[in-house]
Amino acid sequence: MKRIAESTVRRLSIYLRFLEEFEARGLATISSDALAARGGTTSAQVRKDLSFFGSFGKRGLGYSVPELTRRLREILGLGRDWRVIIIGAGKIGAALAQYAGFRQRGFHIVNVYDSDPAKIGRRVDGFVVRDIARLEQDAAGDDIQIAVLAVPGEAAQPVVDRVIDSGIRAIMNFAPVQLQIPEHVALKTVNMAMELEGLSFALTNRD
Amino acid sequence: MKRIAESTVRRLSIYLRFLEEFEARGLATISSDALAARGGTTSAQVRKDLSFFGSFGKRGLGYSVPELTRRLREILGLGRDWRVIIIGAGKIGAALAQYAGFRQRGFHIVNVYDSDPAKIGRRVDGFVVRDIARLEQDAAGDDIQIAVLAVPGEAAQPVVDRVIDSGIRAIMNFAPVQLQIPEHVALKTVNMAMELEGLSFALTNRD
DNA sequence: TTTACCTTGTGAACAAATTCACAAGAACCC
DNA sequence: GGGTTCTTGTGAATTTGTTCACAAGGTAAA
Repeated sequence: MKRIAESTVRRLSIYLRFLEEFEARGLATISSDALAARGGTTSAQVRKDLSFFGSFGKRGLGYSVPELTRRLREILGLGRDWRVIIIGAGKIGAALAQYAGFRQRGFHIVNVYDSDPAKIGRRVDGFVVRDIARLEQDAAGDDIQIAVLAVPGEAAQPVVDRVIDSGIRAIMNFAPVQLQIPEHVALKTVNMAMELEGLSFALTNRD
Repeated sequence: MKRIAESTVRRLSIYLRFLEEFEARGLATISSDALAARGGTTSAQVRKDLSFFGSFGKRGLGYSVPELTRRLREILGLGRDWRVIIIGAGKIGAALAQYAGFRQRGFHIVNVYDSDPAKIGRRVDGFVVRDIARLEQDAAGDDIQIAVLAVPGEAAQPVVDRVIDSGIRAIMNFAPVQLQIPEHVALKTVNMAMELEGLSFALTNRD
């Protein structure tokens, strides 16, 4: 398949959210224009994004809400469950562990890990925090697809190396560092300080 | 000033992090090539990014670490303190309130708000949670530049409207919704479920 | 001072992403 | 059935972002 731009994938996620809203309201069809308006983009962009994966609409009518919803779920790989571990049982790790938005979309948290003996064995939102030393042996049997990193910056690279060694191929990183990974591994980094710097830049450099 | 791409601003943040590391190690100069290697980009990209703001290097030698650090801080608007409020005292809001990375870079959390009577008045990491009803009157006197939204999706749009009405021009949004804002307001949305969907897509659609 | 060697800064070439614009279908009405 | 209206799907045009490639400027050493 032709390489799909990251920006396209992001927009597909946005479209899917709206579609689910429309579906809940019982609407049968929606036009690219209506989808675009809600997503802050243009109708041509919506149609182009979808065209990478097929043609799902009816000319003159628009898209069937249930069908497009189903197709987008499929495209985004949401037609199945994903097994996720969280590494780091600090405040951020704990917030993620209890975040309902994950399970709703098929991301099931299986375990929470930490290296701090004071945290290991304690409960964090229903999960007993496990010793990170067990990562490799657990991962082998648990069939984990995604690891969420919520550890301090200096711990992140060693941990991510172990995560990758243990066969996990997708990582969501909340540590404020640039991780080095082989190219067959998918990585998304969320760096909150960096986002704030983007705002600071915008506030500072506007006309 | 010519419009600067968001991708450029992100990279400037990354460069700044490395520069601070180099500065701490006492290095005097650094080449665009060395900066690029750490940031996962190319030397031409580094030089192009910097060229939008001036020419800070010396041919044959590279960039002075302290000087480039200083200039990048200035460009990113980090030469001053920013006053920030957090709206939403749930798990995510609490995690953000205690996150040291913010204060380190001059982002000072002034207040934490919530609408839940059970939370108002209680302490969250040293902050007494205030009633969101007070937002407007507080904001007037407190000189707040940035609001961080950590509220449930359905509450986000009404809250952001009030935030903007009260004169705040930069918003960092953790609610999993697409916010509608006027164009003079800067907005960064961090949607963790959407990031996970990006990983799900990558795992599903690879060769 | 000359030579050898680096590394920047930047137009020009290229690549990627977005927008335009319109033919082709589909529904609906008379 | 013909005309009207709507909206998709998609090449082509445009815009935006990245990479190339090299002249210009600077250091260092002899």
